[in-house]
Amino acid sequence: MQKTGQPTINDVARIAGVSKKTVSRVINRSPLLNDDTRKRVEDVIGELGYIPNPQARALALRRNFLIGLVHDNPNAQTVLNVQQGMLEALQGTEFEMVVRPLDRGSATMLDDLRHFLERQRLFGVLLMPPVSENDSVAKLCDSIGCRYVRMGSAVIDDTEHMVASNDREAVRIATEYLIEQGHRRIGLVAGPHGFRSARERRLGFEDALAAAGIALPRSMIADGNYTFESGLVAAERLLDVMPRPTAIFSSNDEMAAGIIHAARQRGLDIPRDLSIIGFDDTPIAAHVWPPLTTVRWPIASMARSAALKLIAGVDDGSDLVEEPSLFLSTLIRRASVSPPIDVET
Amino acid sequence: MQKTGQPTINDVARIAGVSKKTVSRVINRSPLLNDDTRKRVEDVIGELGYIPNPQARALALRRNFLIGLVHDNPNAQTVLNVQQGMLEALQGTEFEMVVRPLDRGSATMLDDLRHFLERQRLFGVLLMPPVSENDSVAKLCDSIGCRYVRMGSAVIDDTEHMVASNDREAVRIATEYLIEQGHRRIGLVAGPHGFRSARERRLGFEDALAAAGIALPRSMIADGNYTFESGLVAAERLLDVMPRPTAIFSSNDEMAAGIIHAARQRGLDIPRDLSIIGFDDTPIAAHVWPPLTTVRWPIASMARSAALKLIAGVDDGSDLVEEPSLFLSTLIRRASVSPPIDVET
DNA sequence: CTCTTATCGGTAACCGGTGTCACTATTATG
DNA sequence: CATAATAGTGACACCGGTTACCGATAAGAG
Repeated sequence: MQKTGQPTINDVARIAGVSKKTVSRVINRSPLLNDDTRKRVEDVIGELGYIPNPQARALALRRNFLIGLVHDNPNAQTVLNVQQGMLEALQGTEFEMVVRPLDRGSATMLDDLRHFLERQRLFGVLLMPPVSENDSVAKLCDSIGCRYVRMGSAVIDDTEHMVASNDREAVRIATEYLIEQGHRRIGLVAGPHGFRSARERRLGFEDALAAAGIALPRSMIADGNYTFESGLVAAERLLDVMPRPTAIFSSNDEMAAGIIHAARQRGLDIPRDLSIIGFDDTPIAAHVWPPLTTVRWPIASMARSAALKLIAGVDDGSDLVEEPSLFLSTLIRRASVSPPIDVET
Repeated sequence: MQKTGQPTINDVARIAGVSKKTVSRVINRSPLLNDDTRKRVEDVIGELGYIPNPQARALALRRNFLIGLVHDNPNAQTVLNVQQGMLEALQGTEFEMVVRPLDRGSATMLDDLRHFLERQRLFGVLLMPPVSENDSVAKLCDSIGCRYVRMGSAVIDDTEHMVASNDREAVRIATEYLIEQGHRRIGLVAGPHGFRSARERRLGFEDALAAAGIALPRSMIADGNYTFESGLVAAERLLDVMPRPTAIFSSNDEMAAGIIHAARQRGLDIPRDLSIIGFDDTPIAAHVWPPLTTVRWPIASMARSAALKLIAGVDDGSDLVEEPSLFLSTLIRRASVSPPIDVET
């Protein structure tokens, strides 16, 4: 028994009358063990309340049990959903989650990340969008020898390193829903340049309009950066166009909330005067008035799957069930969409 | 050079022509070092790109460099603010943050936490409200020998283990503001039982009314649980009372958003027909319509301070600047408050 | 010029686990 | 019956750092 009070493997070995190695075997469920011996050792472990020291294990095994969550996503709810999904996957394993936010736009972002990865020598990292879409980040992980799984809105590379959602198709379906309702002048508030999700969602939007033979003038597209304010500003631009759009697809919920805000300031009623669809289905979507029709983005499930992918085949080797790599986003119909008043195009 | 590719202290020592110990001294900035030797070793370190293995360090030093964030707070923005504050404090140190959400209400919550702390042997943990208000959790940390700092809405124990805000006073001031505006029938949406913050905020509310000689009938108090929905339900109860309250203080922003929602469903205009004040100043407060007058809760600063308190005197011994233990919440005036229409009581 | 002392650096043990390999007892094979 | 294969266990080195202790060298004192 050490002065720290924590019993060590040596204490267990001594008291059980076996060698350290045997205790180690018991801990690691080695199959080559006499049942009597195992029982005896397990009893002593229980008696002493022995818990293996993870630091010592990490050193001996030349790897630790930390999974990093690397993110530069500005949306709190999204980040927390991902954390929750990851932790679900890590539940019951010896892995822990360490969180590393990155300063998007910072010139030293890549260096910061490299520094972090090199110092901590994590078992692996999960990359959240938008940083996950950055190929140089993936290359960095490769070069350092750090496992990683990217989460994104479209498949980028092999499924071993990727978990994706089908944003493009989901947005196409959402936009088709607007078209079915009779909308013909439909605006798009796009996501920021450089976000894969922004591109995919925009493509899905364009797919639907093209398929329906609806023209998409440049004036019906406004750029946003996924924040409430940018949605507000973008909506003001779109709503200045005459004739006004009767519906707007917003590339995320946060901006959709900003659009609602802008519409209300102009005295427009939603959905009577303007229909809106968002994306993500964060709590804000259900909380704004009227409740927002949106596309549910299964980000937590994606994170869980990504984490499982990362640690697959490590714990037992038995965990080799293939994790899904593609997740489907689905349209959630609430109250922010209705047929347009002026049905004439 | 090992097969892992990472140079070790031995490589540095060999190439620099000194012993491991000397390299160790260089890393740890021992003062008893010849400048020549130091320079030589530092050169080799730079050349090799040597980075000390944190696992080995952790083992040798008998402590690791992980700070846990233990939370069971349902508000994503609050949790993320705390994470950000913590990480600010940990920036530039060798500490990392591991996040541990707890399942509030779960019977095994305490056992889960014990299990976590015993297995991981963290350097210390930060306890976020509401779990931070649970004395048995603090006792658990004590008994395991894990350092901790509690974050809360009122001082609970010694300042060594506590960082608090002055919620009671802040709410008193906010409520006084409503009274100054002419409100006399003021409702309270309280937080959940068992939350210290809920109690403090309620006390501050009562303080203000008592000081102004305003009666507080039971019907003017509705319970909530800090969620949007509970705010909505509570508001419906309060707005059913005749005569209706002209103002409502909500114990957090999330519920205030629910109150706004409920008021709008009844066709009430805010702030003309109903003034509302929230608490927290999360982004939602600025994003709802009208922008919410609220009390800014400096949770990120508190988290930063709490983290610094936790690691104080470890890195250098020079970091012994006393961290503040009490943080002041301040009233942020936006558009959700105006004088009542019917000034007659 | 010798003796003390401060400075600097090396050796060995240790932190608490795991891998390798050798060894013994038992069982299967030729 | 000899030999080989196999199960079960232990001895020992090792992971990559740290501390304890001790020796060597150089500077200052007598």
